[in-house]
Amino acid sequence: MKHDKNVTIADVAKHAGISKSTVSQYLNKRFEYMGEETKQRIRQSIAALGYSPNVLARSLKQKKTFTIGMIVANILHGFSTQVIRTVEDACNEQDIHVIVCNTDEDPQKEQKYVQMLEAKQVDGFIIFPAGDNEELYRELLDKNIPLVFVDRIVPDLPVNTVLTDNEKAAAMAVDYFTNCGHRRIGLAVPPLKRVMTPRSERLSGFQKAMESHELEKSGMFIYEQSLSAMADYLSAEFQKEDKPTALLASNDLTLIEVLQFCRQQEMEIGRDVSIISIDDMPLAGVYNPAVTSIEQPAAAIGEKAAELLFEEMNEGKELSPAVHRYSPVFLERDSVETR
Amino acid sequence: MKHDKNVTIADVAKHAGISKSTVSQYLNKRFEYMGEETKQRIRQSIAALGYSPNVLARSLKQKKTFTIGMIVANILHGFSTQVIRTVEDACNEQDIHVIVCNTDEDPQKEQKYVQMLEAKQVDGFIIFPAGDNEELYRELLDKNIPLVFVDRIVPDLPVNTVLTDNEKAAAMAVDYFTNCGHRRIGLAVPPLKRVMTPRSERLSGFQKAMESHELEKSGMFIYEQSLSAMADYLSAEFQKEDKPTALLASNDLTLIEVLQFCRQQEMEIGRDVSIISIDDMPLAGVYNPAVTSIEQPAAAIGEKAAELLFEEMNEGKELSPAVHRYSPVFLERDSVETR
DNA sequence: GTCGTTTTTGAAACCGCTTACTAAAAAGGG
DNA sequence: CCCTTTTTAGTAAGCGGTTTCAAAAACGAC
Repeated sequence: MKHDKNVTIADVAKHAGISKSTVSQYLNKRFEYMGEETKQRIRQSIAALGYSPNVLARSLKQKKTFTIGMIVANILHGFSTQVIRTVEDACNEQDIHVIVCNTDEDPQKEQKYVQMLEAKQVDGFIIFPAGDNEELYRELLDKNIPLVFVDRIVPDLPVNTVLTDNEKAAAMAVDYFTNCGHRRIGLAVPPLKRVMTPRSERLSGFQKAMESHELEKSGMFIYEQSLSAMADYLSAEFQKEDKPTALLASNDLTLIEVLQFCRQQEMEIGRDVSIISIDDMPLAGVYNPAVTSIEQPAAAIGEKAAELLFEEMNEGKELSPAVHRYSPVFLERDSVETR
Repeated sequence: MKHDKNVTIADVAKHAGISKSTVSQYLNKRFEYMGEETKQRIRQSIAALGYSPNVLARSLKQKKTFTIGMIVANILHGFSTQVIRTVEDACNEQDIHVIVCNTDEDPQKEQKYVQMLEAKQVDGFIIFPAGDNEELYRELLDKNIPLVFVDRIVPDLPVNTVLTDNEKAAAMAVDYFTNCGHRRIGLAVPPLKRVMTPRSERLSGFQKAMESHELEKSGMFIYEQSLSAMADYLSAEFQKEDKPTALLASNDLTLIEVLQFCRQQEMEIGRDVSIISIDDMPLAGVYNPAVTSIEQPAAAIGEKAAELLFEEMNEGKELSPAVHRYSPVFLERDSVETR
């Protein structure tokens, strides 16, 4: 009993004894040239038939889908999820839909998704670039498709980009550690294979801050390692005599490994090693001790990204795309001990 | 310089010196009645023009959008996110897109989203029902739109539903606690205003299990409270003489509050109170001590939901919709102490 | 060479809605 | 009262594909 009784605009028109175009005018709120009685009748017919317009047909004609594509490199990061949420909220206010895709850092997947979404005629893209897809991005620009990057900078491409001030985030941590008397500070960071803006900027920010405290020669420890090997690696490194008293986890996923390392070495956080994390995790604030964290301004970033995209969608390409950085927020808690 | 040079199938046809319909046949892989040379030419023209079909137009004609709508009641639960991920993966394999919407438990929002997605002609819905929208769901059924519920049961509606075996989850916790010698056990649970399947089932599962251990009269403590007031409420309750030695957090968000409560009361987990959580959080395994958790089988649930939906989409409505329950997984860690 | 088949291709309608453009009706003015 | 204007409503041509169905071409066999 497939009762596909799809009511169309023609049905409404017939029911109201009026023409399609007039109904269409009504739907698009172009009441100017329309009698009050006509409006009335249309309203009734629509209600009577339970009509709702087919967005597909509208989009086909108008060449606008009121849908944007959002492509995220790594949805496992809480930060990504938060930005997605904010963007979705901003879009909902404008009755715009969001299709979210996760590339797992795979440029191939990214390309596939972009093409799928393009075929679906999305009106714009917000992308956390997986990297190494410059040609793909350039095509989007050539086709004049609105585009905003988030979290990562793609060099030499005139695209609005909005991200955390990562150098500042690292500097905040270093400054706090030194204020608490720490002179030997480590950074745990996942591999910097491709140019991953946040990682490399946090690293450089870390280095610069250490230099400004004149700690870069003997007080700086950089632990660059894959997440799966991080805990063991740290365990090994901390057997050495030459080790830091404070450790900065460069993101949420790294923090998990750092805490794992503390557990397996039975190190007490604070007493044996002080810790700060970039990214605030749900349980960090109630951890034992609560983990001092540097929160990324996900809401500000998401809002700005949406705003920039909407501008491009409404007013055409921005004249001069820029990089927009937002300051992280320092959440002082109990995982750093003065020495 | 809006160079909207949208290549259409007509352009390809012209370029190849052939008719639209033949190109269309080619695109749909109906090669049977098509000369090798024709195929060749089409292939070349497509490449030369960089053509890619407009999915909108196709969908309009075919009345299929290869897109499903996923409506989640509360995206703050890690469980929701995991299910979304699994569903997305399953869909990608079939080149189906997913549009995710978050209702924040608001039936109004849910209705709005369903209607938007319907207007967009999605091929099916996976819904975490916010509740109290029976009429809306019934309309979907009447229109013969494929529909699967996740996480929550809507009574009296012939719809496939897949969720965690929540009673079992609660029972697992109670059994473990009692095995460890606990005779006074509490349950922290958010308010049970509407019928929220997981909450109420976890509560009833808890009660039944307690009964089976003959602990329901004097050993059972139920702390039903909103999340924002939970920590203070527990603090107050634990001042009393009559309090449990073990506490079950009914979900991830509740666990945060429970841990918060432990911190502010400076209670040591294990020694002062044993804890189990339903839902496994990212940091739970490296918490101090690691929190014994009962993980919901999100992957199994997501896969099954997708599978059921695909069946309905391909073969029409299932003959006899059913409720599919999946067993949670007990993760024994260190937050329960024997007494 | 004619005719019957089998392959291959093309014309045209259609999906549901928008949007000029046009025609009709109503109103206004001299 | 007739001719302009102004309102209001209707016609028809797309948007970019799919799909039906008939026509053309190719191929043999007689």
